[in-house]
Amino acid sequence: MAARRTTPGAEDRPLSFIEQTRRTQLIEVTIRLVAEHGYAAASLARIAQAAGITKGAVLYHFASKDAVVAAAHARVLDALVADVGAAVEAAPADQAPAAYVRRMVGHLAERPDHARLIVEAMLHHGRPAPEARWKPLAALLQNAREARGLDPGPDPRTLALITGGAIDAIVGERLRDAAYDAGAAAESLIEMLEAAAFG
Amino acid sequence: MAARRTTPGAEDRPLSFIEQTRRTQLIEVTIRLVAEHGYAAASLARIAQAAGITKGAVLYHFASKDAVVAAAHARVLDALVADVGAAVEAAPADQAPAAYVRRMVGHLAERPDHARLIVEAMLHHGRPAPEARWKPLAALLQNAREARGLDPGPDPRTLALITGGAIDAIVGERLRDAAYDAGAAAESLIEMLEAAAFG
DNA sequence: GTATTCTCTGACCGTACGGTCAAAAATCTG
DNA sequence: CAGATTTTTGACCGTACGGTCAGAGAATAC
Repeated sequence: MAARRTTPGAEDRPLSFIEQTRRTQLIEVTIRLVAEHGYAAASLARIAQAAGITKGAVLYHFASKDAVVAAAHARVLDALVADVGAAVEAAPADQAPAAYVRRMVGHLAERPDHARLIVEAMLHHGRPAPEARWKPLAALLQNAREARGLDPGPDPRTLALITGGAIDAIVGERLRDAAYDAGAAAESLIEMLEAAAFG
Repeated sequence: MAARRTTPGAEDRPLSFIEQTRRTQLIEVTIRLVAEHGYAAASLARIAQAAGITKGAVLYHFASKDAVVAAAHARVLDALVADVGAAVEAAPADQAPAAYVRRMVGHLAERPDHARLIVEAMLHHGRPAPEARWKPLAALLQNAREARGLDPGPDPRTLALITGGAIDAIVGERLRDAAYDAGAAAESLIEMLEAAAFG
């Protein structure tokens, strides 16, 4: 009977080797498609073709086309938070915001495909819940301020928001001009941020 | 014979009253549709339905569906550059960057529909040529620096880029939380920018 | 070697899309 | 009023989409 896996994590049985392989392949192919030709190019037929199989086979491994792109999205996001999270935790509290900005820009500049997919996903999946993306950084700023024993200062939400947008812009520019020095830009941003936060 | 107008500006004859009216209506309807339900909702059928006419009628006034959304896009952009442009020209050179940021945020915060359409358009039309959006602001920063008689300082491109991204983020937040004080955020951003530029 | 389970194909379905066109309706002109 | 012109309809075309399904082929178990 065998059950196209409706939910990937819901262990009835561990996934077979082939299943693992196909899933990974389809996710990678989808990331590439979205990165190179935009979200609209991630159609069932194109994903299948790019993977060298038929639509039916894709839907055998994933419950729907949306599930495929959701999986791709998840993989990219997981990599981001893992990388940035590690960098932040490795830094002393008063350096955490700087570490956050640095790694965020670094991670995305090193992975153009991921960056493009995230940008694409923002608006499409992002419609209902664009999420409070500023919250983690705002918390880091709060902590850093306390670690330095400073007065409240300007609204952390606004500071985090501004910084987040600036990161996007830097990464975006790097995407369309590979010669742009995103690292240097990140350092400029960090300077501005620290001046404003711990001025 | 009468000629569905392929190009709007190419005067063979000035547009009739009805033509004017319909064009305006279709553009407004399209802005609303994109703003409320995303770029994908701006299909020929939906635009026609929202305007109370048929697809054929829409294509009588515009050469294609893309022409309709392009026109909507153009209208929104024109309003933006006119408004911001006026504000910038009214300001002394050393205040121009601040005026730019202030009016940009103000304009978009006052027109959520326009803001949403611009955001949507960024990625879809934006695919081939996302344009050097930072250039105007970078020029203003250069001028302001000269007006104050200062040393070169940090890269204007990066400064403008960062500021542009920050503006997007502020406007975006305002979009999803109408209670967010975008004006105050703009002032914070201006402070940061001026500190970095004329430190 | 047979039976069972997993993987995949290819034909098919319904829907929505952008766009075309002849002819009807509305409007303008004399 | 009639005649020409502008505007609109509604049927239609081809394409691509996401998704379903019976059954063919492979792999695995016994």
